[in-house]
Amino acid sequence: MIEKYIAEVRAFSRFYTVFMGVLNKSFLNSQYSLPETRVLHAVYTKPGIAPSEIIEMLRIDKGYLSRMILTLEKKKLLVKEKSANDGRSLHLHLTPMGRKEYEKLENASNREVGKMLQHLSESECRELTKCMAQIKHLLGK
Amino acid sequence: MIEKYIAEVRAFSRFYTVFMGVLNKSFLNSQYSLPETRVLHAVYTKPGIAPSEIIEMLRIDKGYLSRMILTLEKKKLLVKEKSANDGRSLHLHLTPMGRKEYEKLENASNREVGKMLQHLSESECRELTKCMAQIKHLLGK
DNA sequence: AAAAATAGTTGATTTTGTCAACTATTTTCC
DNA sequence: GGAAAATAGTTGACAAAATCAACTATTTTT
Repeated sequence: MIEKYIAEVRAFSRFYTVFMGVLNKSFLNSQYSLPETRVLHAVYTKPGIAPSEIIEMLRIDKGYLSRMILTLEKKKLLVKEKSANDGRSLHLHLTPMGRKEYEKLENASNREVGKMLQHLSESECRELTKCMAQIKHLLGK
Repeated sequence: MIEKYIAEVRAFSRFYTVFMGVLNKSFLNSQYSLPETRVLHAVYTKPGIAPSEIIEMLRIDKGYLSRMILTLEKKKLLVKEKSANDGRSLHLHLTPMGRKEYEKLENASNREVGKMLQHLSESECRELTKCMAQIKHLLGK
């Protein structure tokens, strides 16, 4: 009876695709692309991260990432630093301005999510996030 | 304390973005684009659907959709039919071939999801899909 | 020390998506 | 009934996003 579960997972994925499309509007209003904000998030939460790690985390093409890093660099949001132990690899850091910009994006996105949660009671919010944590846990295996 | 919930929703969205990226690889191996398959799904599940409904459901640009419909038509997967009650509007239908093609895509995607569920026990699957249904219910308001 | 693997860059190209102007209907409302 | 506004879909021009393969520079393997 695994078919039933599969169908439900796929239905959920379709649903959440639309939901995220709505959420991401706030990012789209900004001057950064969605993938760029994902990169910013990665570097923000893990300063010194290497492009190769981001590739694996976000499952994006390395050439594509390389160019995104370049544009973020040009915008003075991040800096590259050559790794001491491995000359092939880089360490990425946000500049103070980069951190500030990322935090602005975060705030916009938080407000957007907040709007959607407004329709829910406190206990519904708790229920919602409990489900999300559970899904992450189960699928993260 | 709504901040905590917001943060969790956003973390989940990031997580699920990656998860779907992986899932969607199976679609990408096909000769159809992701948005095209979403359109196919819409017409498959609701024969006679109007483009305007799809626009609302999937939140995509109408010009973009118009062109996708055109390419799907050229591929003999769907047909347009002028609405009898409203001359501005169309009814979309999959051709027999379109249905067959969509089912092939579905099968591929089902297998992909099935692979991910293999790591889970029956009761974990039940738990997972219960959470998904709950999220859909809560966010669908 | 040669061969294979890994990290990142670059050029060429395709795919995807957006925007605004347009035609053809239908609805609104005086 | 008829002008004005709204809605459905199309089209052209364009911009952004993503892919692919070839390439350089290191590091690891054997």
